[in-house]
Amino acid sequence: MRQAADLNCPPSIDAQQALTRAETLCQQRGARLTELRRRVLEIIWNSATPLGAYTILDMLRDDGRQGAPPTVYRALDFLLAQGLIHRLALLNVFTGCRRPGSHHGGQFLICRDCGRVSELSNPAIDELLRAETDARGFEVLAQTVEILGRCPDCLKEPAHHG
Amino acid sequence: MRQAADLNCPPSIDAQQALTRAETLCQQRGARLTELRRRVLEIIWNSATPLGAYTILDMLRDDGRQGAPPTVYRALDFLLAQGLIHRLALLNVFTGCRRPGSHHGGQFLICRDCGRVSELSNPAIDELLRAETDARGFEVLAQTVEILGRCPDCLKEPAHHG
DNA sequence: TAATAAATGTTATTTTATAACATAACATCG
DNA sequence: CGATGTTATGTTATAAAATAACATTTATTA
Ligand SMILES: [Zn+2]
Ligand SMILES: [Zn+2]
Ligand SMILES: [Zn+2]
Ligand SMILES: [Zn+2]
Repeated sequence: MRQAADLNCPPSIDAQQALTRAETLCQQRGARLTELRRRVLEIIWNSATPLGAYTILDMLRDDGRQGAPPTVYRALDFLLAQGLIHRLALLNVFTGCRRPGSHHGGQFLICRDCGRVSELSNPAIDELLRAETDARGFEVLAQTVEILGRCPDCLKEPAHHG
Repeated sequence: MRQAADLNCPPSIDAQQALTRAETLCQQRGARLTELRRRVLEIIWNSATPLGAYTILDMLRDDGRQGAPPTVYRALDFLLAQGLIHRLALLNVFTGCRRPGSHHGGQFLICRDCGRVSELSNPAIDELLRAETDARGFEVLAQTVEILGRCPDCLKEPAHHG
C-alpha cells in the first residue's frame, strides 16, 4: 500500500479538531473519555489510513502501555458507541468519523491499493435507504455503505503492483 | 435466533431455480460448477438464513465428504466471482444472490434477531453511488450496502430476548 | 498417451474477536 | 473519612474467521 496526503473528500476535520470535539461531546453526554480511549482515538486519527485492532494494540505497547486485545476492543466499542469512529466491515479496520455528533451510518470509498478512505455524507442515499426500511417496517440499528476500489491517485499508477 | 418462513422481500428465486440458473450461467461462461461448488451453493440456498464458512464446512462433513476450511473458502470464492452469492461483511456470512447474472453490489436488510436477510435492488441507490464515484474518479471493484436491524416479524415480539 | 492446467486434499498458521475472571479506579453515601 | 457499588482496565485463555503452502487428484488439450 502506498501512503499519500489526502483524498479529495468532503469537508473534513483534522486530528486535533477531532479530539477536541470528542471531549466536548463526551462531556455533554456524561461519557468518560478516559486517557486510554482518548489515546486510541488519537492513534486512529494520526494515521493516514484506517487501522486494525492489533495495529492499534502494537502502538499502545510502543507507548510503554500494557495491554491485550480486550484493552483495544473495549476502547473501540466505546468510541463506536459514541459515534466517534466507524468500523469498515470489508477490511476489519477502524477510522475516525468526519462528522461526529450526528449519529449516522457510514458511507465509504476505500482504496484497495493505498488504503485511504473517503467518508461520504450523501443525504439522498440515507433518504432512499430510510424509505426502503420504512416501507418494510424494518427497524434500523446499524448501517454501512462500503465501496472498495481504486482512488484517482492510484489509478495514475501504471498498474496494480500488489 | 428465531427461524421463520419468509421476509416480505422483492421478487425472489427459490433454491431450485437458483441452482438451475447457476448451471446455465456457468455453462454460458465456460465456468465449471463442480459438484463441490454446486453443493455449497445448494447448502446456502437451502438455509433460511445466511451461513458462515464453518457452518457450511460442517454440513459438507455431514454429507460424508472430506474437507477443511480452504475447501469451503475456495468454493465460496468461485461462487462470489460468478455473482451467485454475496458475502455479508457485517456478519461474515454468505447468502444466495436473488438476481444472479447481473453482477451488482449487494443491498441487504439483515435482521439481528432472526438472521433472515432481504436483498434489495434499488437502482436509485446504485445510481447515486455511481454518481459519487464518477465525480471522484474512483474505480469501483466491489460494493456493499448493509443495514442491520430488526425485521417486522421480530418487532412484534415483546422485546429483544438476546 | 503425455503434458498442462485446474481443482481439491491436507497440514499448519495467521488474523480477528471474545469469554471469563481479577484488579484497580472512581463515585456516592453514611 | 471509610464502606459500598459501579465502571474501567488488566490478564489469561480461547473461539472464530481466513489464508499460506504444498501434495494429490482430476480434467483438458496437444
Ligand atoms: Zn461518520
Ligand atoms: Zn489509492
Ligand atoms: Zn445479488
Ligand atoms: Zn427478524
